Amino acid sequence: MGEVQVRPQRQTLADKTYDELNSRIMQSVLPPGAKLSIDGLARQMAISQTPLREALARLEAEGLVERRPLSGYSVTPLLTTEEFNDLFDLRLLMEPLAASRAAERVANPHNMVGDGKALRALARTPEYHSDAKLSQLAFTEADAKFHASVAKCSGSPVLAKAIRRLDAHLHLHRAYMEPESISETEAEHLAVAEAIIAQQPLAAEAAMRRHLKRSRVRHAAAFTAAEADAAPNPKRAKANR
Amino acid sequence: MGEVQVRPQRQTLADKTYDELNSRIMQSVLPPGAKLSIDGLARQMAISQTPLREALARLEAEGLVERRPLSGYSVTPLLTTEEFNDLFDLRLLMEPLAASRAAERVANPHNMVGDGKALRALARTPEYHSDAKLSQLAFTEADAKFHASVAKCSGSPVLAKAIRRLDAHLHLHRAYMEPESISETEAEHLAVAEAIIAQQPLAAEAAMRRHLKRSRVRHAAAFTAAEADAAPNPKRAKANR
DNA sequence: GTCGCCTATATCCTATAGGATCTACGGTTA
DNA sequence: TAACCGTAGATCCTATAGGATATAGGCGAC
Repeated sequence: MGEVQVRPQRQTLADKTYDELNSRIMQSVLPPGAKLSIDGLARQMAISQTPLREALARLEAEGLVERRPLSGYSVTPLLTTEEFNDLFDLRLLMEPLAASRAAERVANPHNMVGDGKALRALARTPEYHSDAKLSQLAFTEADAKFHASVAKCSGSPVLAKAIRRLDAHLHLHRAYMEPESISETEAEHLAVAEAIIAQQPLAAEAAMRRHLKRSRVRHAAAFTAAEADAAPNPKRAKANR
Repeated sequence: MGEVQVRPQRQTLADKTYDELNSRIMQSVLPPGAKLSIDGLARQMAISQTPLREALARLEAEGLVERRPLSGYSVTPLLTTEEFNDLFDLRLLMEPLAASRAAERVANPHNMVGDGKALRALARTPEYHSDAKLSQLAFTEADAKFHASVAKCSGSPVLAKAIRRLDAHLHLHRAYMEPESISETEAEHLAVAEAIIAQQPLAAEAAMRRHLKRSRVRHAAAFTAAEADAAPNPKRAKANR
């Protein structure tokens, strides 16, 4: 029984394509607004159009790309200030609840306690790279992973899924955050993790709420700056031929 | 300028297929758990597999169908008791907020006030049919439309989208509700609508919360009954060859 | 009688080709 | 000079065919 059912899950080409595109978007290799040529992408990735279309359809349903019926796909542009605030309102509603539930659940032994302790490790960025750009990527990924893990630890698949959706949208903005805020974020993450591990729902909820509020402020600064940049000088949307 | 940009939006075949499948699932023509044969559906609908795949990929991302990589698609089964409760917890978090915001917004004239008043009409089922089955369908559709409208009136696209996702899942369960609860539901809907039109955020929030709590009880009754039915005698999952 | 293996069929996944549509560019006219 | 229109190119959308895989049923062994 040591062999847990690790069915390789036989990733199909459409799945791999989905992951690849998702990754490229998250890393801003495909920046917001970029045009996605089906024909071009298929050639570039050396696959046919059918699995590519499937991947794009999924990405569209998740809101990461947009589609104009007979005109083509493009990466979803950055959020407006309003949408951004609404998004954080929702996070403030859902994620503290998730943290609270996670803290309740770790008490129960048969809820895979390992997850709870793993949070502590996920709270901080694995390591810094010399290259600032790479370090940035590692941070954004660790950030997303931490929030996703907390959501998963809540024990509610539907809650976890809803949170995951929100965070996917947000991820595009993480790339525009300032590097010095990394350590702050890590400290806040750690506070959340410790509260969960200590089985203190109220503390976990409060810690998460505080983290989100401060995160919102941090994002807002970089956000308005990026918006000011973007308006007069829109990032050239490179087509992928 | 009277001509608002009413671009016919040139529905593609994949779009039409998506709508058709969505409709069939909602009306339980394709019951929960039913196997969806790509090959069979394509023949039945007289289309090719490519647009069908695209539609299925979107439905999967929205959670209405499931996919096992090299085995095929199937309609998402009914929620377990736990998932059901979690879902309502989320609704109780989000929908009262939406109602509150809608009530705030109708005050502002350039927010398309028409929507606010339209809520009153949407609060009740358009009409009863002699056929109980048809009446049931009309009700579930009206119910979903009402909640979606409130969400849209909140003015927050991201909030509306999140609510829409939750309700899509729930819709499968609406079909199993008892007919006599229709009038109760309508009365509660009306209370919400009136509070919003009266521009009373707190009242709207409370009305929505009460509605959801009672709705949860109503669903729970039909739900456990259906679950008991389903367990020993699973609805035959008809393949569409 | 039950379990395990093997073959056959149905289905999924991928690739490619052709018809239909949108976008962009250049020429013409007011 | 600016606006309009027609053509050319690229791109999207759909259909069909072939290779690869999972599932079901039958046979044999224990």
